[in-house]
Amino acid sequence: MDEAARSPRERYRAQVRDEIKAHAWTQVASTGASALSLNAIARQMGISGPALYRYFRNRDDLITALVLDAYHDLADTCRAAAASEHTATARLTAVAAALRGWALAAPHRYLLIYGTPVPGYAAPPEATTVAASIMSVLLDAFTEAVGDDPSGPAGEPAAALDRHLATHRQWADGHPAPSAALRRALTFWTRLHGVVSLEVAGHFTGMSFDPALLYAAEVHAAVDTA
Amino acid sequence: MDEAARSPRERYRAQVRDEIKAHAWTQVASTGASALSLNAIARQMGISGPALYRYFRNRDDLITALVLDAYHDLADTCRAAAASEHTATARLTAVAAALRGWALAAPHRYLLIYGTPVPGYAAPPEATTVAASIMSVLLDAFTEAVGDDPSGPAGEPAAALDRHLATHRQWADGHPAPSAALRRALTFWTRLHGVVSLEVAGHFTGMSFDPALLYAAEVHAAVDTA
DNA sequence: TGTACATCAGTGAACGCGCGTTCACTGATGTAC
DNA sequence: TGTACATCAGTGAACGCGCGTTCACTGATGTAC
Repeated sequence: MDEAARSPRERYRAQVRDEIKAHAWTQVASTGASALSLNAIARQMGISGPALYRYFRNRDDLITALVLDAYHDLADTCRAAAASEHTATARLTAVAAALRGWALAAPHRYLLIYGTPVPGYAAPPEATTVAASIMSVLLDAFTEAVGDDPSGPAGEPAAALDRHLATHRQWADGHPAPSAALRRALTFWTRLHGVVSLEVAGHFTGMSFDPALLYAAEVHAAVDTA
Repeated sequence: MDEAARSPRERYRAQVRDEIKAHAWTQVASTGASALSLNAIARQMGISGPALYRYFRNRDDLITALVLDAYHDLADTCRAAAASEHTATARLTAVAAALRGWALAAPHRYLLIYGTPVPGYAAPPEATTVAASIMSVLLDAFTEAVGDDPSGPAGEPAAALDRHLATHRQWADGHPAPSAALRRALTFWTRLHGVVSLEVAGHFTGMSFDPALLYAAEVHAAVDTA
């Protein structure tokens, strides 16, 4: 999947690893990550349980692989969406659409990384790194958008947040975004997550309205104003 | 807890039920709702496992009790917050503060009702009813707020959402709110949830900024404008 | 007030089940000369 | 090209564990006369 010339054994290993992960995902989708069972995966694959230990050190290791795959896939998706447009606002709209599409395509995958934490499982540091790289896509776009827009933050609470973020920006990982861009990127993220997470967790079902329209309105509001 | 004159046996039953639920909550907090174990609860209480079946028909029944308690408690909290203020905007700000306080006081409790669904568990219809009653607190306030504010929705996507909600308002359960109020109540909810759910799930930890300031800015923006 | 009876909380044994993980092994695949 | 050896994927038995739920029971608590 990543290296070019590999021995047949290495190829085979990678292939089986992928197959295990694929079965793991369907299990996460149906029973949740906290009930992920190595034995059940082995059964589905027609091999014995202990055989899985050739490919993953233990259960947590497998979950980690799923989490990192999800983060990387989302980061790629967001980067590609941003690269497909040429103005800051168009990029943000594209990223927002890509995020919702990605979440709806595999709700459990979105929830695995942004939902209720899996009890007893701690994500590896690399997850945080990739999450930050997703944020940097938003920071790029908002830095550009804020440059075009000289109007300050709307309201005192927003101004207070700007002042706070000016000195609490470690999470931006050295990105030179002005504080207004930090604020708007954070806000953008939490607003999109607000709609997407409720939709994906099924909390809109039975409410009889179209979440796509709510999402569109939120995206428009967040792209255009503070 | 609810009825006045009760036999000693009824009192005792209610007391033990509450004790079981209390232990269940601490277990939900540490291992997640999907790993809730009746036997573990019994062990903690110093009784045998089968004894619990005198108080709850089965595991799902216990989870249902927790879910309903959470919904009712949140609804009470929101209603009380709204009742404590006399203008629409002050009421909304108070409800927002109450919501975050309630969530932070018991993160797992918030996540049980608004987070990733418990696999294999379906909430009872009553849960939907109570959730709707929480929404009606917001609808009351926004109906009043929108009445004061003749400006229409900002932007075409918001206008489109208004038109859609005018004919898709079953979830408002007969509330006479104008569509702009429906839209703003929905938006209010998703924005608060966006910040609160990420905070409560721990996705801000390590990001080194104060979620309270982000929340305050979002609440202010959502109370003041569309 | 005292006795006979009904109610019901809680027990311990048992059911069948699945889990993660280890271990010593077999047999096929790849490597070196 | 053929043989000897090393690697390593996968097996089956075993470990100790915990789960939800049922069942027939005992013994205490409450009720009716």
